[in-house]
Amino acid sequence: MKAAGARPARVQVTVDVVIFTIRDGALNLLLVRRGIEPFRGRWAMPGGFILEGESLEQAALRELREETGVAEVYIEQLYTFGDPGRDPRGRIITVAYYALIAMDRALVRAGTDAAEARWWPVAELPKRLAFDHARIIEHAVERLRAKIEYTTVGFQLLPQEFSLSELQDVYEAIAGRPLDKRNFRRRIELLDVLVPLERWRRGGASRPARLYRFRAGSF
Amino acid sequence: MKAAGARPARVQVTVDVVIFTIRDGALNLLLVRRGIEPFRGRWAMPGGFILEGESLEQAALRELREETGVAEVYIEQLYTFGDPGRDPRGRIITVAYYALIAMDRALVRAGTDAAEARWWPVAELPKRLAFDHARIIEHAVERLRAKIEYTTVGFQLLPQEFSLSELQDVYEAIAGRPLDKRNFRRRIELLDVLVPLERWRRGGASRPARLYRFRAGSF
DNA sequence: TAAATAGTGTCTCTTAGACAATATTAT
DNA sequence: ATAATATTGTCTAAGAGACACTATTTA
Repeated sequence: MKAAGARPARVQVTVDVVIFTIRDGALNLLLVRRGIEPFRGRWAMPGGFILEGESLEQAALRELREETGVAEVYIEQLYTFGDPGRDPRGRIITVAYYALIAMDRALVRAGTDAAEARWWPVAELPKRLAFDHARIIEHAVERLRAKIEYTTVGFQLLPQEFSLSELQDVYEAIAGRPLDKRNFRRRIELLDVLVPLERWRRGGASRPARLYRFRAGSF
Repeated sequence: MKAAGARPARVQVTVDVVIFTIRDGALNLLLVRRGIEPFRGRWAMPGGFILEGESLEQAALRELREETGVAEVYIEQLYTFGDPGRDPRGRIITVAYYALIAMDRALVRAGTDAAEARWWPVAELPKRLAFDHARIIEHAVERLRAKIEYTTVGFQLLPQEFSLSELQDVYEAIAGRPLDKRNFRRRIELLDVLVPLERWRRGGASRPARLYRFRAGSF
């Protein structure tokens, strides 16, 4: 490792985005396979250099849009990683964001550079990710688990209309454990953010579930 | 404002540190008066460019040490501010940290460049700070207020030995409201992090207070 | 003994967890 | 009628706020 010098470091800044969704009842995130060095062939989070005149969040939203086609999403700055040596190309600092999208809104497209892009259940991520992305993802999952307990971010993972059972599935996927149905419904009730609809989800041979929508400031 | 270009932005990265302490029963933070442009004469948080081979946290610790002479402190990354236009010198992104130190450990020295440095009660900050530092400080105070509720960060603002009344003073200074003495002591008791000492604080003409020290992982 | 601060316990309300039976639909 | 999922309430334990008196020291 290089010793600390007395001159300002010449740095570049990227943003990387942990894009979460719920798929098949499990928490998933989007990774792209790198088509170029370094870490060619490894899976990495969507991200890239910030452009002229672009705010950090705008850059994160741009990366997210390029990979999923989704524009209006919940996004939040996570942490900034800047250890020397985290990127073999030089001193590159990355501002990490995480975003939550409903599966039905995400149109994942094979990324630019003919690189693959796919969803991965967080419990089954590839062994070796590019850069320090494994650590960043750990932070993101931890943060999401913490925030779902005392905020309403969880609702961002659902389509506009959803049943209470679907909502519970999301919470269970993130908590990683089953929740008691009656306690869960009481808790949601107390949040006072659901609007009952005169619509029902009718699936197999069972009682249909009432649908709700999320009511909040603007989103 | 400049339109977003298609090329990576040429950026520089600084760290800025909100250094908190308790002085005269009030939450204070350290500001330095800028000796050079831009914002010459305005008050600003200690900070500066990161150096070669230095991690972000190392840079923050260095700035803190340069301003207060304190080395071992509680420090935590706060948020990264990178809007274009936040610094008139160009595209400068700052990674903000906040630190907590006990007043008895801080030896604030007149900063380099013959610039002034002094503590300010957060309720009486100068009207116009340099850059977007007012906003950064708002974030820091908010974060500290939130974290003191569910962590033990508050203990970092006290000397090694302290009485329960002194501890309560710290909590009240941060919460900004008086706390019930019995409820407060029960709450601290439940944390199970205080070691009672066979020493007493004897002040004026009143009953001496038992001293305690903070017991935790390493610090 | 007066002034000043330290130290201490109970009641109540709210919150969160554990826990099971009935309701409604399609087949 | 059966299978499948939705919907609903109570008891209990723990945590948090409101609240007032006694103890110990110095001047």
